[in-house]
Amino acid sequence: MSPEERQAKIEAYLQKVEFASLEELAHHVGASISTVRRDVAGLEGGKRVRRTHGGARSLQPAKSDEFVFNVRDTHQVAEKDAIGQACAALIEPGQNVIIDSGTTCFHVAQQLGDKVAQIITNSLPVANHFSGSTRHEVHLSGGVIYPRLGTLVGPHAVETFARMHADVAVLSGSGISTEGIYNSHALIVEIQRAMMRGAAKVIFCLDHGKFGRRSTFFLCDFTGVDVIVTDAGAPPELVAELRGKGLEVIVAPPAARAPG
Amino acid sequence: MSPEERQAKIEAYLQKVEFASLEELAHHVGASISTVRRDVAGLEGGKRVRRTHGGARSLQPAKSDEFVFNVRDTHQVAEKDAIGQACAALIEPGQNVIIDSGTTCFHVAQQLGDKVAQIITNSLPVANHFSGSTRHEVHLSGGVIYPRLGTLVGPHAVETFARMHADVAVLSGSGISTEGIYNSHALIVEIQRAMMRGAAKVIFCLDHGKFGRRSTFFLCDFTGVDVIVTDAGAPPELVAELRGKGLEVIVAPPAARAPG
DNA sequence: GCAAGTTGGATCAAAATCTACCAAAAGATT
DNA sequence: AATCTTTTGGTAGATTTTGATCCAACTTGC
Repeated sequence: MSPEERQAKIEAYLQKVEFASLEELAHHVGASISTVRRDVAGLEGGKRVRRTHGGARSLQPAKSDEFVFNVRDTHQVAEKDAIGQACAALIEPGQNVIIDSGTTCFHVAQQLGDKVAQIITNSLPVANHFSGSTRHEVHLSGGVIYPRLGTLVGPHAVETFARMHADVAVLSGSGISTEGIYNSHALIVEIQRAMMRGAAKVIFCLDHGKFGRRSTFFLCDFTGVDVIVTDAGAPPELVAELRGKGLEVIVAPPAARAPG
Repeated sequence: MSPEERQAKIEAYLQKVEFASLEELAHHVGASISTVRRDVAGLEGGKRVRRTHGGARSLQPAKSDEFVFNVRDTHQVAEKDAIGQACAALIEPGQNVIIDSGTTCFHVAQQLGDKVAQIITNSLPVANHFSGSTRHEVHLSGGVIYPRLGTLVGPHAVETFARMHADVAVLSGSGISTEGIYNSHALIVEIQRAMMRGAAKVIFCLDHGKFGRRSTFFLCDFTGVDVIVTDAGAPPELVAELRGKGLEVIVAPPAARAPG
């Protein structure tokens, strides 16, 4: 095995396990402690491996149990938190709530606190968020995990929502125009329609970036939609037009601190 | 274990339990009180851990998306990993697998790697473990989250397994005697029975601590059980007796290193 | 306020690890 | 084929880390 190959192997191994002793690494690559020590010393020049006493650690360990959207969901946190607060304010204590998957709805879930006791969702991140709490009853739909998004999809998921009812459904989408609301995943569209049918009140949370955009799949017109929550960046013309259609449109004020 | 690794472990542990005594930490990382004291003193320089009389506490409260069993699942890791490996070895590549909830089954899931492509489970931790992978199709049962365990229970969960079939089911329990296998949660028993009915081959993973113990609820006799996997600490008499009943009992050898 | 028990800090010997060096082995070059 | 360079595995001394112990400070119960 060439030194380069060995070092690559060490680096890959470290990414998996985060920490490893020199002995462990030596055994793993089939070389002596001395050689591995030298390798690790060389690897330390880069920014991915650091030496420690007795071994080495990876500086960028593979987080397998975090969802992608939690990672990339960083640039519009303020807007989404504002939407989350505004939407949570619409929900009466004690109601049971259907929560859609997607980043915006996750922010709503974070703002709900102990207000609601019963939550129905197909979002793994939402489920995880409440899973430690004994004060919430979380009903997770069945289904197949949509890779790297943590959304449950498929016939089981649709069926779950077809059979359950809630006071409120909080949904999101990837686009909204004067004609209706759009989403980019066919599988999710079907689930969302079931969610809407199963809820007495339907709230859509859409940040301003979604306004005026049409995405691949048409989800619904505004017949079954009660409220739309967005942030202050939404284009006023479109907001006005939606209100003209009889919709309640709530524009969340920016930059309010999260409650304690 | 390197100092850095140990400190990382302490910090992670503190984040989960919020507060821990030095003795508890020492036991957790397998070091002496003195060493842990030094570690905590060093960690205090950062902004995430503060020392207290007799222990330390985390300044960053627990992220609720970690499950309790990941916390207390630390003292028998070697045995459970051994069981996990031995059990994973029983599964043919390409089979679809039902995986039960519980710590032992979670270890099996960790050892499966890319061997299986289709996984059916009612365990949120297992689902999370595979959720980032595009090489696995994970079917999560519906149901209500059992607080702080991350297990989906209730009629929806039972129904899911009643309607699905798999080549192998990997289950666990909280006790095993010559009469059969026991579990401590009535709701889970029902789901496990559905799992067993839906699988061509049934494997039970039970660490040695479960042997000779009877728990609250009787799950099943050995009629529908094909294999039992345990670790080297299991009492030989009981193992022999089970084998006498025609069961395949696999005793996982201790202390095998994690595969590459 | 006092005694008993616990905890924190400092110190020290033992163990483990690191650095530096050296000789052997492997590969490249002439 | 012979020689040179590079890499490898091992060894000795220096350094770091560890676990135990002692004593002061603190908490607790009376």
